[in-house]
Amino acid sequence: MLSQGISPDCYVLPSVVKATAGLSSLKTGVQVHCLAFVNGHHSDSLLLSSLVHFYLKCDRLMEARKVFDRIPRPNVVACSALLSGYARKGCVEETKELLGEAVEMGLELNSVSWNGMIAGFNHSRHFKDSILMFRDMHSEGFKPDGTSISSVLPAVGDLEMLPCGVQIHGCVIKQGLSQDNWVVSSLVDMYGKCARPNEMSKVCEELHEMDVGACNALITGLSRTGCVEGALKRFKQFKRQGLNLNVVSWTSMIASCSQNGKDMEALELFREMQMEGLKPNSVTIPCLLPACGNIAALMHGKAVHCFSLKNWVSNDVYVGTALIDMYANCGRIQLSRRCFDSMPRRNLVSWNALLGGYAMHGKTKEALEVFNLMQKSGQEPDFISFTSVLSACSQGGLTEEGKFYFDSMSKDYGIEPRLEHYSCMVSLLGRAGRIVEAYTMVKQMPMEPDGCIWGPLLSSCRVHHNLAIGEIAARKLFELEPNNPGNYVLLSNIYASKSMWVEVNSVREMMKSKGLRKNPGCSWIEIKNKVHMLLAGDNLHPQMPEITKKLGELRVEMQKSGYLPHTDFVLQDVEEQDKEEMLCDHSEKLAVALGLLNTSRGFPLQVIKNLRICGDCHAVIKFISEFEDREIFVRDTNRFHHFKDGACSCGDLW
DNA sequence: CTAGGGTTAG
Repeated sequence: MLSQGISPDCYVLPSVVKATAGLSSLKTGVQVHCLAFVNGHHSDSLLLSSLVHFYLKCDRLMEARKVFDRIPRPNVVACSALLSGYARKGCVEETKELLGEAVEMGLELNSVSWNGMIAGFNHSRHFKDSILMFRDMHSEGFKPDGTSISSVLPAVGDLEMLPCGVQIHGCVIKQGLSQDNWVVSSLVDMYGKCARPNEMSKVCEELHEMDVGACNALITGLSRTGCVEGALKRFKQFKRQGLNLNVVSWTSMIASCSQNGKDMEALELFREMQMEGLKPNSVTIPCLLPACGNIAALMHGKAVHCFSLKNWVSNDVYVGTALIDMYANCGRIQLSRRCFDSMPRRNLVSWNALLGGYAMHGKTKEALEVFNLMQKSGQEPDFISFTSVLSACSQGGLTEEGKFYFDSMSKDYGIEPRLEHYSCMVSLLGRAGRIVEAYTMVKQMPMEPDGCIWGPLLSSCRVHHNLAIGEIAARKLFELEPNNPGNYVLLSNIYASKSMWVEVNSVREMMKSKGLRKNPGCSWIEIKNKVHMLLAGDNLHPQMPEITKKLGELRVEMQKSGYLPHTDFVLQDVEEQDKEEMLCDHSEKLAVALGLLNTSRGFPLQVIKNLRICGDCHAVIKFISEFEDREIFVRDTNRFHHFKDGACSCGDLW
């Protein structure tokens, strides 16, 4: 149009401005603004109105206001846009002032104006103001419509606000909006956040025809209240009934599974959704990837990575971050790094994912390098970054450096230490054998220590055979988490290592009287795209005879080279010979043996375990890594062990 | 011929 020599008038310009707002391109919009100005359109209301909207879209509140003030006779539309803009930014005072000015100018506000402010305040997390606006709207004589309801409901996010939510539900019924799908979705979401599963179902049942949005909110709500089984049941039921489930439905269900320990189900759902002809998007991928990481399903994870490359979502910052996390959890920290380096954009979470990965792998030097690098790149660390830094120092035995970072955190960064930071410090001091110092720190903490403090203290007492402090820590843990069998096992391990069998027995009696049993050890290993689960003392796996035979052969080889079993990891007071046999059926050994049997020499294995790896298994796997020429990754609840050529990356300290 | 508001997945 311009190259034809036609100068744009005040009719076409608002459309052009709208297009630039859609692009969120500040530069282009400003050019159009200039163009309008030189063409003499200084004071056209509609044009200036569209510019107000444009500047708001680009997050330029001041400019938007300046343009608004040049409108000769501002109308409701422009004013409403500015009002919602102020609310979106959380400018409560400005919103109220402008509201006053609007009345002075004689502007008649309408529902759209109110709804914009209500939604805006929720956007800026000013939930109370959102609800106040909803009330004001009502007292100004406006009846809430469907938009008002779904705009205000996100303000009700917890039990404290539930009474407000119930009142709003009352409005819904009174205004006859019970069949409005958007309203119902928001209501279900609200009851889900307030942990009211019965109310969720009730609202859905009252719908004449179930809506996919309400279904999605229901699935998320059920999983949020810890009921994945229920969510899966409803999901299958809706699918059977022929409800048109969309990407959001499938993604919600996948997220719900991967967040609640149903990792295999999440992978299966991903496959199914594609068979149903639905295309996973850039949200589906980061919902699914944690499932791969949780069970160290590296092949599945790589397949998902390929999928994201093929479908052009791999540049998404959430996808990239989830990939970093997945590879780290699958034992491939170098691949995490490669993903990180190839990301076009990163945020705090991406940096923390890499930092946490290095910490979990005990790569202290790399973790500290990344910590420096992130700051050089202008990314401020947060409390999570410090948790990883301290944990890395603890894993690497950098006691003094750890103390330095701990002090620096509050002094130089203004981040007050939380429980998890103290927890790292207890591990840090404890592993250095400075048990008394660790205990002193616990006693001086400004907050009440919980299980994440006493637990590591007890563990280090177990490693360093400190009976006195171990007993104190154990007593606290028995109060705080009476049903956690691990604590009883640790204390009895300390007694057992000192041959105090009477005490060992009394701890075992305590466990028995509470009906507690030692948590069954459980390991997973992925072989040729199939994930195998092995339990301690497993008899179910079809290859069990071969596994036992393999382990027997290995034991003979080990004894030839002077290996002695670490029998103090066996709880029971039994004969030495039996103890050795008990060590032999630990699940991590079974998983490694299964891997050896089913893959060719030189192929790396990765195993994950639901408890901490035991000292004997650690020694055995070190031997295997050399004897069988295998790299073996074992992830336990605490960290990664990378076995290679007879040594472990943890340096035998964990 | 032109300008304004909402829910459900990370």
